Amino acid sequence: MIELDEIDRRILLALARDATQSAGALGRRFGLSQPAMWRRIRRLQEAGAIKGRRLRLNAEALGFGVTVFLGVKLGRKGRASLSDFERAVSAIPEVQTVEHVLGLYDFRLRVVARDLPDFERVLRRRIMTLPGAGEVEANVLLSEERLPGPL
Amino acid sequence: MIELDEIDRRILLALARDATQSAGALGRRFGLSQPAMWRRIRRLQEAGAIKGRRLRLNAEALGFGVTVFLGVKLGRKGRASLSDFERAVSAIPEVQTVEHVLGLYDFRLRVVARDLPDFERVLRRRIMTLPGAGEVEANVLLSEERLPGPL
DNA sequence: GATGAAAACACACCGTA
DNA sequence: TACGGTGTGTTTTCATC
Repeated sequence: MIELDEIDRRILLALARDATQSAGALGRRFGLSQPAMWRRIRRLQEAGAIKGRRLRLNAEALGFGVTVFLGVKLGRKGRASLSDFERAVSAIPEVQTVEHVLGLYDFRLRVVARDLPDFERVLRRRIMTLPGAGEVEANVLLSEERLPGPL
Repeated sequence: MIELDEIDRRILLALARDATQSAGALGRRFGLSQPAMWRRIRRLQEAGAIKGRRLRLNAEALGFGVTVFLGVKLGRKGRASLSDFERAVSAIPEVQTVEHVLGLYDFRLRVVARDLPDFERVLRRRIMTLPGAGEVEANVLLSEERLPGPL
């Protein structure tokens, strides 16, 4: 586990919100020089605190107006098929996230589609036919808010 | 809705995976000059295809080893208190994502905690006491895979 | 697509505690 | 040893042609 001081925490929170901020700009905000800030960021990367930098796409603007969360329970107790299911579901283009979870369901999927008819197609022809798929529960996304998190 | 050509799609997919790639490097991969690539990226941003660039933090390395998905159903006449609930839940530091959904639950929350005792504290003292909170269902995250998505 | 100025990055070296 | 500052070459960004 990585030890962080107060400045590290502020850096991570600031960059988690907007990773376009330059080391120089961040340094000015926190009273550090550009190289000092840059070294801190590099140290955090090397320590593994940072997994990567990603573009967040606007799915709606790109024609994917429907996002659905699916809870999937696998059929039989033979959980040798866990990996098979995971591999098969990961190959479906419309699936954005595959979460293996413990609880009422075995997997949680985030699925996008152009519209509801398109989602029905994905559900019936791709998801329901997966090896081992049993019960499926669906929640349609209305709105979403991502927060900075603890730290 | 934004129209994309094949190169735009490849740019977005590449940057969604790793936003550290420079316009020059992407241009070389796709056979475009650095300024041409840079202009495409800017055009995609201005068109709204890109919501932003974010750092992905390694919650586990930062001491948050437990991630739990909660499905929350509001109490019977809780519909007037949707906003109240949303505001209150967004103020809990351990809550990373608040999704307002349609279906069996009203909200889906992504919650992180240092360990299971810590999660129990969050659940009992912060979540269960929220205004309007009714049924709560939990799934503990075992592993997660984020995929590029359709396009 | 090419060129070039401005900005940001990335590193070396030095100072302090 | 650990951290920050200064100085500087390199790379990237971004505007103009």
